[in-house]
Amino acid sequence: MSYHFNEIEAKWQKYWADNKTFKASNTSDKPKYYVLDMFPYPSGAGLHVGHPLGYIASDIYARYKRHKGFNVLHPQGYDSFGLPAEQYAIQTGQHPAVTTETNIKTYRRQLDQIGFSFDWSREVRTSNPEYYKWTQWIFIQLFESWYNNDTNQAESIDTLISKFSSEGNANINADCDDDITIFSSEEWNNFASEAHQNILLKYRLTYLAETEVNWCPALGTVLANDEIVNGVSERGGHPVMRKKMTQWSMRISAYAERLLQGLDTIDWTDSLKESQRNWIGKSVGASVTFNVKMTSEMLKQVQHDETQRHSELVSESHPHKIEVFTTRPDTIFGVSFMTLAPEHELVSKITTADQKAEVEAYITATAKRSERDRMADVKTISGAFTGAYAEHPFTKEPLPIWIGDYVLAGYGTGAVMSVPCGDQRDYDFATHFNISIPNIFEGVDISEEAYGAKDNVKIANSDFLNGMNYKKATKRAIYELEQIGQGEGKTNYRLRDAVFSRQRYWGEPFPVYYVNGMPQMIDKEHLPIRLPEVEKYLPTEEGEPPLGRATHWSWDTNINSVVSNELCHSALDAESTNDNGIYPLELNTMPGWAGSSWYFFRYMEDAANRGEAFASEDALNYWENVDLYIGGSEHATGHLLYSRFWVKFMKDRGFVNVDEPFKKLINQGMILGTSAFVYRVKLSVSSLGSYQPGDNEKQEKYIEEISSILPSIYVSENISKGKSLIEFDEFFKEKYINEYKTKEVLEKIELLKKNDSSLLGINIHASNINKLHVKVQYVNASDELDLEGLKNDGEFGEDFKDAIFIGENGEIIESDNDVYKVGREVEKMSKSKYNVVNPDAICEQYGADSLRLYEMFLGPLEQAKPWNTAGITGVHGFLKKLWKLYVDDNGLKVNDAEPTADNLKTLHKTIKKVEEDIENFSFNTSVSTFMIASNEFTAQKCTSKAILEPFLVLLSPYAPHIAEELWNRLGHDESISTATFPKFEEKYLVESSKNYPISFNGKMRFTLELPMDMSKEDIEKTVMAHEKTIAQLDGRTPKKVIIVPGKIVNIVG
RNA sequence: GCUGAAGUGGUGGAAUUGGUAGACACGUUGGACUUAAAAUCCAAUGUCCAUUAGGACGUACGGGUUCAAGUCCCGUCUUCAGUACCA
Repeated sequence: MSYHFNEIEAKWQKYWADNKTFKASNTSDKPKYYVLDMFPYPSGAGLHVGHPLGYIASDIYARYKRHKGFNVLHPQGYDSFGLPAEQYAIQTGQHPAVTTETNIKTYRRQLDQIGFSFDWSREVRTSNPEYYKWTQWIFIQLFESWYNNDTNQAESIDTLISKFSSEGNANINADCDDDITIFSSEEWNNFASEAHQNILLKYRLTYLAETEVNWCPALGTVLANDEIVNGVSERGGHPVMRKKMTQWSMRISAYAERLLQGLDTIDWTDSLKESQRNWIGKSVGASVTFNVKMTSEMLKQVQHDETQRHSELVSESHPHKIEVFTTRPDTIFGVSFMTLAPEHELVSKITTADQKAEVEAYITATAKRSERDRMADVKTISGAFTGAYAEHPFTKEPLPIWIGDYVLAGYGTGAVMSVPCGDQRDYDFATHFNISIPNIFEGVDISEEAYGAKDNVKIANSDFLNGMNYKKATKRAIYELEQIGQGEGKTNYRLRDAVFSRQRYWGEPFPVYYVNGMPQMIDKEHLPIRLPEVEKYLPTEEGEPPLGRATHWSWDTNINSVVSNELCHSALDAESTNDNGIYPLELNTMPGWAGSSWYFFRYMEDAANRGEAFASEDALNYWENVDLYIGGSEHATGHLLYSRFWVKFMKDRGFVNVDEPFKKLINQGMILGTSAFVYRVKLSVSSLGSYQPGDNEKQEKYIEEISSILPSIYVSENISKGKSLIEFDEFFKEKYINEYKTKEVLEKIELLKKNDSSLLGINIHASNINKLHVKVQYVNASDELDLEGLKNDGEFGEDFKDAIFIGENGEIIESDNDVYKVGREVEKMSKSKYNVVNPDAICEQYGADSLRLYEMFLGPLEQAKPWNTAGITGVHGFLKKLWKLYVDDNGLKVNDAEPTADNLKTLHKTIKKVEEDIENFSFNTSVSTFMIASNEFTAQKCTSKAILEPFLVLLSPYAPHIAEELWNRLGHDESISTATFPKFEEKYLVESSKNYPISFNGKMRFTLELPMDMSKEDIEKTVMAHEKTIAQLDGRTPKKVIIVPGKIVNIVG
């Protein structure tokens, strides 16, 4: 009886589904364990072999934990809002909800066939209104909260309002916007409601702010950095500008310190924690204020402004100030210029008439560069002088104010004090523009480069800081700055507030409407606010987001419902004072990370009880947080940081009782694709010049005509390699062009030549070889291309139909006379590279258990690795051998034979190794261990049930279907998932002797079997007396003999 | 650029604390079985030298520490990921 994996797998998948084998319970005597995968985005391309890698690992762990007696929660769902569905909708007009539903069905079928132990009854989908209702609710809670730095947590906005009305805002220690005006309690109480709203918005944890975006005028939309290639949009190649836009932001910066501290409490890899630490980017230093020296021109402008709005009092002598943050206040006397980001608001106010043209040209040029470009490019130095000067706070010397795109507007204050002797970028800038580089380091040569180190140097040429080291000078500089009111010690974080608005359709709508431009939240009981229908998914002609196309997208506060825009107050008559209570709704939607920042809590609740809350208190208390989270490291600073932020916020407001969402986190490495390439020979027709006037034109016409009938030629990998283009052309001409396949072309030329003598000079040659991706499905394990398949491909078959293929041996392929080999290269697995391998064919051909084992066998979970199916026969062969260990032609072979010492040794060594491997997430080595064990049992002719039964339990997390089947055949009625993990016993592994490696000067020469309990002295005596030792030493006396009992012997000399 | 990883046979990888480098597989070669193929089984397989015995070299590159280095230290190179609106 042989191993019929397809039948077995279908049978057990049905059994698990019918019996709800993996349904988690919220009440149990067992300890809980929550294993979670990062949920997938259901893309149109379907699941590829990279997705299941992490899922298989977490599934092994979940199944292992069940064997170990835990109540395991192992759910799955879909991150189903996202850009690709929207792109597809724009192209095809299909509603994203429809394509998403189809994609989810495909994913589910593909996931089911791999045999995961998911509790599907708890599935979530972020695009489901019953789910995003709670995403909207959390957004409202953020809006209704402020961050109190005194209690170091978020509080209800009500506590802030009551403080305002009793004491004003002077003593409020909040994390809020910078432009706060001080008011008293009386003033607060007398402000109009609109002023109240305006002020509160500066304190809320989500607030409206002007932020810079990549605006693409041609597409009428905002682009992500990775949608921009070389400064133009990836789609269509349109220009992209930096532009300011009012958007929702999240005050994640309030949590910077707690996000940093929290890292010490969780079990994540050091590299991942380091990424987050760097992202948060805490730096301790000082903020310093520089006054701008006034010119008469500026004074006039300031006076003009003052008459326009007299509310704000400015210091008469220095209306313009530049605030900078520096980690090196000790180098304050090394400042020789200031640099502002080109977008800095002061730039337009201080630029002199002389410099105006240059500055404006520079700003325009900068607006075209992406932020990433500006950060990455340190080689080209650019900038412009504003013509204005700042004043050094101590020396009062004038410091020229420049703008330079190496300073980023969104980073810190968007301005730096430039200390060229201490910072390389400042140094390069100063050198480039001939700005002075004062040296403030004692005995340091700065003629070649800046001195960036803080240690082992004393400050010089710095007045009161002379002779001090970094630490002392920093302290003193801050003190002196405070004395003159131009600075203070400050801790800065690189972490910026997160922009939360997207100008997209396929995302959560905001539960927000606007009255006189002020945002208003919709009450919880009216949620969810569902996505409206639109006729197309593009921005409007006016550049509004796609929701601007919805005809019914206004909020009627009388009936609390979405109504037609025609009824809207502002639409009726802008001048009308007759407010009908119907207002426009927010047109932006939420970003991808909104729904994924809290989904792990939703799984905790049974689907049946999800109506009243995002999850019940009991469920939250029982499951607490995720014990093991597996996903890609590319989420290090996105999803994994935002989730931590939301969880901390929810904890502050009492909605959950954990501080961190994910206790332990493992990153799975990406599975890369092995792309396949064919080499297309580009044939060109050229002329050798003309003989008579007027020939050129004629020749061009002929060239065009001949070019159009040239065949496509593809050469095999071997032929394409290692030849220069000239050599290649020679080879090619000799072999093919003048021979047969281009015969038709040559005949045509001959014909034309007869009629026209000017054609004598026309010539065909191979001008280039292009590498083109082909679908990997047409390539076998030996890199040979299936030409028939390729030519019949539905998508690209036509391109290859009439092409000529030249094989490895240089033969034109007619049938089996030669083979075409493709070139191979490892790249990211992606649809556009045609290297996507999906698991369906593998499940079909080898089975899910083989796929699971193979994905684990590929290598360490956390490492990126290329996918290559060539090795899958190895693990499949193992499963077949394993089957034979239990079953032969007469049925079950397993009996009650007494296990031998060897049997027990193999079993227990396997238990030990597999258990250690699972605990260390080293799944690849377990697979080898199973193979070794199975080979040993086969060699031992083991049939003992006492051995083979526990061995199945060890295997079942990895290959659950075959394990269930054999377990069942051994006479069990219950699923193997209920079995207890076998217990390791040391006593079966005790060895009496050791095969010692005998090394000479560290090189192993031979081995020697010696008893384990032999003393050091006896080992030395035995080894030294050995004939091979004597031969090795060849009469020399060893200087030293090193013996590590149980390990090695090393003879030196 | 910055930040974080990785680099071992023809290929994927193993070597858990510094102690026999290449486990386990794939591939390749040879053999058995078969009319033949598939499947299965057996043997060899890091490179170079040598008939054998055996020897030399070998974990990206260049140094160092040590009786002993894939593993620790310093420097260099290459590849991959993230870099704030892809998910």
